[in-house]
Amino acid sequence: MDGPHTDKRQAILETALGLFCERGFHGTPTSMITREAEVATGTLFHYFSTKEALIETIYLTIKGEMREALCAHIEPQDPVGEQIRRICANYIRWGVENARKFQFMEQFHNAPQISAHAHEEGMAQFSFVHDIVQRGIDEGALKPHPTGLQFSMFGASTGAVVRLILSGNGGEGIDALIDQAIDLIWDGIAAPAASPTPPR
Amino acid sequence: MDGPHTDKRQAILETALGLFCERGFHGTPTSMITREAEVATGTLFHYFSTKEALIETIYLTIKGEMREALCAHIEPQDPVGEQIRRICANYIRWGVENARKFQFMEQFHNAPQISAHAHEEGMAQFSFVHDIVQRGIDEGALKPHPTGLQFSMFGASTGAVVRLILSGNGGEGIDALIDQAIDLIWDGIAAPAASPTPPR
DNA sequence: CTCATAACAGACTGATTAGTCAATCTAACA
DNA sequence: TGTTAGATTGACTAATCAGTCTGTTATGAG
Repeated sequence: MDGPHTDKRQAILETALGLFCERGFHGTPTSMITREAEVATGTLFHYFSTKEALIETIYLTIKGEMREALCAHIEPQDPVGEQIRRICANYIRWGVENARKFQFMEQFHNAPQISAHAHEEGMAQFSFVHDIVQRGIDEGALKPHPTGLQFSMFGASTGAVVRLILSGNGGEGIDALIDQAIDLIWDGIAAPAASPTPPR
Repeated sequence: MDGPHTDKRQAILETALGLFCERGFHGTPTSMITREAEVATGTLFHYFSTKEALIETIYLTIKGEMREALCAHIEPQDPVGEQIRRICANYIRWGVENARKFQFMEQFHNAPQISAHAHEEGMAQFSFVHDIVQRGIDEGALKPHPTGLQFSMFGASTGAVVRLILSGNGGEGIDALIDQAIDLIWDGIAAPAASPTPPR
């Protein structure tokens, strides 16, 4: 899989990711990417037909990695509550440990031109979370509010925690903060009957 | 307050807001703004020294309007829970009724170049919400988690609801959805002792 | 070694950009 | 009426951009 060329291609991808995060898509000319990656202009366009194709490649790669990270230690037979709490923790940890990639995704989501087709696709990728939330509602573990609402708030809250930690305003204990955040999110969506903070 | 020139200036501001939402900051050349607003190139730069100054003006204006909307019907002597629930409702309604302005703000937040100084300033503007949350924690109405965490999640969840409604995936009853969303948010941050959904 | 194919280079181009500037218009006031 | 200050104009510019083109090097098969 590692062809002889891969290092230049990889250098472009990684340099671009960094610059996009620092300066935004449009604030980063291709010339800047090639200069920093120490490759020629032509090399970039040899691997990626357009600048947009480069952005999309980065997006798809990260999306895959993210999905992978989210699924870690999730067993279908586990109770819904545990699965959701684990997905939540996985996402926060991934975001904190992959700050640049997290920021790239945030930027991508809010880019008006791009988001149209990609937003749909991105949502579809994470439909398994949607399904788990749905199951939680069916089983009575979650409040009987619309799935879409719960899913949205779950995602937004989790992202907010990552941003808080990355901005450095989260105090010292990151692990403790993550636990507290999961409790807040869980108490919001969990059915009152269920224990507010079930045993881990 | 309405000088003789105000209409051209206003036309630029409004046209720019629309285009920025549809196409992004960098996807919108100043030439496009002036063409659509039916003013000359020079006129734009007569009122706004740079494109960035134009963006910043729009940002500051919207931020003020938003703050105004958030404060509606808030009385300092009301219990914290009611204040928070009301701010929440105010924000969601403002976002839904001012979709373009809401989208502009979202875009602004995620723009790497700009956000640096403005993000700080924006946060400071909404410190009164921060204070209410702090008071809620002190009075025992909210969970004793860090103020920053609760504030962040409060804001993120609220934004998520607006996005959900604007995307049209929220089902039919917007008012019902808002009420449900407020319950979810409140149950997340409220202290378990307090009634999960206090009387309105 | 020969040849083909893909990797790589970087000067170059046409289009586009933010921003300038000298000229003209408008309105208020003396 | 003449003067002045601000509003308005749009052709213009210098810089910059994504992407091209022509050529050179590396690799690997026969």
